[in-house]
Amino acid sequence: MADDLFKALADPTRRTILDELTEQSGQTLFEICSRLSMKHRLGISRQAVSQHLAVLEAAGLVETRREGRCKFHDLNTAPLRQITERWPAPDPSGPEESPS
Amino acid sequence: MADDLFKALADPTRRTILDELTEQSGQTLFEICSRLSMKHRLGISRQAVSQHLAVLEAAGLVETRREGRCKFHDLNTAPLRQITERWPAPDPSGPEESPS
DNA sequence: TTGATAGGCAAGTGAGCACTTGCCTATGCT
DNA sequence: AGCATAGGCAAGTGCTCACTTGCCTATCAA
Repeated sequence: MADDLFKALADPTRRTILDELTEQSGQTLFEICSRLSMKHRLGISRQAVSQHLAVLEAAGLVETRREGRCKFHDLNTAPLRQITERWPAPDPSGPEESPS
Repeated sequence: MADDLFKALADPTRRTILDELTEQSGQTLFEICSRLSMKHRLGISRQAVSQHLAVLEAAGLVETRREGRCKFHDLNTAPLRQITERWPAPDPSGPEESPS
């Protein structure tokens, strides 16, 4: 469960894919492929990107919807909440900061 | 830089170490070792834990201070902020939800 | 000084993972 | 029907990484 999330984030290519989906959600596999090679100069095969997307989907970071022969990929940042919830920021009740 | 952070979080043992330091910060290597084996039933060597702590320190998630022959490990959750900042939650201005 | 405690360094091993290659299915156009 | 587009499945390969083993350094107590 949480394991899938952190394993998904562990790969730099997958993080770049998340960046691309942040910039524009709802892209197809081929759109993501061409963006990775054009913008990021990543020489990577279609299968590799497809496998990366599967990992991201297993982690819940990417959701997909099919329309005809196209499959659109949408970003879902909700699972990232677990991280800051699991290791919260320290309680700032000691050194008093003005809450502005 | 960010690579170190995500690689550090990728391992379940390291995440358990962060859990332990969340519960009680400032533990020594041997304290963490015994906690991992007692509470979490992890049969793991001292060296392994030491290497994990080095990875966590490289990621900035753990900070250390020496006193005599003891080395205390403190948790620092600040680097985790990068994650939710890099992929922020979607702007909820589109589908109007009643803010209750 | 001797011994015990707390930790570090370095080489070796095994498993997991990213990536490729090759082939297959399904949808849409003409 | 025939072809092109969009994507999936599966086996193989090479590299990274977690872990172990063995030995070494530094601090503290007797």
